[in-house]
Amino acid sequence: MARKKQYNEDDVVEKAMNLFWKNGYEATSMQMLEKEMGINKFSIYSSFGNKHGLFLKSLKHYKTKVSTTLLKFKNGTNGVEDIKQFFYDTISSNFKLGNQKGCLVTNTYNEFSENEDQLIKEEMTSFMGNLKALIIEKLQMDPSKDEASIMKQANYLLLAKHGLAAAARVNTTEEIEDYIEMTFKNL
Amino acid sequence: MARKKQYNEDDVVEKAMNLFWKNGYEATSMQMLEKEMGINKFSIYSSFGNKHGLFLKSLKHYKTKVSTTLLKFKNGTNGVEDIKQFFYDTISSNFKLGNQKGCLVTNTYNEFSENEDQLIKEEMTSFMGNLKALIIEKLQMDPSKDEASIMKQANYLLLAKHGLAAAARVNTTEEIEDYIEMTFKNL
DNA sequence: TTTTTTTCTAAACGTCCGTTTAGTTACTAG
DNA sequence: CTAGTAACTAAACGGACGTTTAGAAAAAAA
Repeated sequence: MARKKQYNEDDVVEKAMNLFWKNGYEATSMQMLEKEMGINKFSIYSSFGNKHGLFLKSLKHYKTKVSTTLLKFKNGTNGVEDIKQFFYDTISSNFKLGNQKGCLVTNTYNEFSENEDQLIKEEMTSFMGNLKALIIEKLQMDPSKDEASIMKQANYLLLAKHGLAAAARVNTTEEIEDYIEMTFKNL
Repeated sequence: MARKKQYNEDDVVEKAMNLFWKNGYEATSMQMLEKEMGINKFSIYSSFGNKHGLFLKSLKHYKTKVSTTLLKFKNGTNGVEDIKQFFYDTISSNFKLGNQKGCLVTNTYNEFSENEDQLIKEEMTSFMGNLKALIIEKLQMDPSKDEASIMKQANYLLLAKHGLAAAARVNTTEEIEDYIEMTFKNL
């Protein structure tokens, strides 16, 4: 054997994720990543292959990062109330990190929706799909809702996440709360 | 005098706008613009200064492009119903052009929200500001609404436009209609 | 201590970006 | 018809991008 790595891969992915999260994929350069991650380009390439691979890892890391919030959501038994709480939790975890930057997956979705990158799209689509499934599950807890209106409401809530991501980037906490309350008023 | 321009500036701005609209600012290169606009780089630079200037012109051109829809909205006398109709009109004008790409200003807003470009931000902010003013005006037509709830609803609707822009990019016409109906269900 | 193996540093790679420039073409005015 | 001027073409610019490579440093095994 020989020399050991002087960095932990999870640690540097976390830092890369934060940079991607703040600036998006294209606007984040290898030079910026080098500085933020505290390691050399060579190390980045030997660990993650290329910039694309690093971004994919960052997206996956984001998923584990929000898995706590997602698990709490999944285990909820209060139907619509759980979805609303999930919206609040999403925002609060955003703000805890000190930066206003919305949901990384939603942001990525916006940046890559006209792009043809299949790996990234799969990653986003699966995330959004899981979220939609959970939302539907919670909506179904209300026996007064029929299947057709559940689908409409799930679609509505999934798109409402885009408004939430935009709000997280520029609006005040109070405005964001108002937005969430308004969104769930109709359900 | 000497040779005349072989192109009309408004015509080529229209083409540039469509490309920016489809791909966003950064993902649209001068090479792509050259091809799409059908004129040489030199001509682009002599007419618009630089890429940034061309984008600014494209944004302004977009405003005049949607001015008909905006004027109809402005002249409406049916309150909330006018706002809803404006959402429908926005979508239908998007689809008329054959491409699903949402609202250019909203897309630009997403792309530049972490950016520090003042000219672009002014252009977007004024557009959004005008829109918010119009929304408030329509909401105030309903005498049963108090000022506090009007502000909340205006905020909600402005953010709902982000969901609409996202929907326009990937959802079906039916899903978009469902989203609009859900959004206006209790206003 | 010496050898081996891997990580690290730093410089260079080719490519594409937005932008500029030199030289040609074509139209207008006299 | 000619001279002058503006619009055109195409090639090149410097710089930044993502990526690769050659060589130095360092840690484990002998």
